[in-house]
Amino acid sequence: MDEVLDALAAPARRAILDELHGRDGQTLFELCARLTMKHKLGLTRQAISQHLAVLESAGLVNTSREGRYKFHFLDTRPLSTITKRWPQRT
Amino acid sequence: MDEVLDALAAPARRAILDELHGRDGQTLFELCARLTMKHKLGLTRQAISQHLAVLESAGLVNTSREGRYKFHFLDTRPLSTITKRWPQRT
DNA sequence: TTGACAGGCAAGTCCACGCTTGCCTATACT
DNA sequence: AGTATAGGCAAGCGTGGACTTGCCTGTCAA
Repeated sequence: MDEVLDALAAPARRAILDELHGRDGQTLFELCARLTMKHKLGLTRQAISQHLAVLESAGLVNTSREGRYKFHFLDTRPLSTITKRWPQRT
Repeated sequence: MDEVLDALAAPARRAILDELHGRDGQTLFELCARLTMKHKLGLTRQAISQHLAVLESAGLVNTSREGRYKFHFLDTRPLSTITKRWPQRT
């Protein structure tokens, strides 16, 4: 689906996937802190929240709410649609 | 590489890859005609030429010049960098 | 050489989208 | 109760990039 590739278009969203790949199940605030530190991204909480919404609607991120915490989990399965769209020439 | 995902960001460029996947080795004018017909893209020749330049510098399209013709060939190998970047969680 | 055809270069327009600002809701702790 | 924390909503700003317009170069056929 096009939504997956659109979601992967922004460098900030790719950094979020990188970060979730390193440590799965983070909350929004955790992601903010670690993206600022390790990935040197100077983004506000809202910016990251919006990116997470895009990633979630593309199916690349799943969430689970517990009380006031919302945990984010990487889902790499939609990535396979990319290589399926343009299969290897034999 | 980020260049690959940036190249895949634009729907027009994905349509070009779709078209080359169906019929490899097309010239710029061939692509213009077929993209207009089959993919209902109303783009000028220059627009498609610019997209091809992006795809080429990302390594997704290779070219070979023969006289006044320039043929474009799909190269799917860079796509594997995407699934390698976020490997399956086991 | 003249014309047609395939392609390239450069400057300008325009709009989506990345990001911010400001405020609001909900959950938990004391 | 009040306060701090985690998150959401909505409107606005600004810039990159998609696309166009116009002109130029190179190749082939008459």
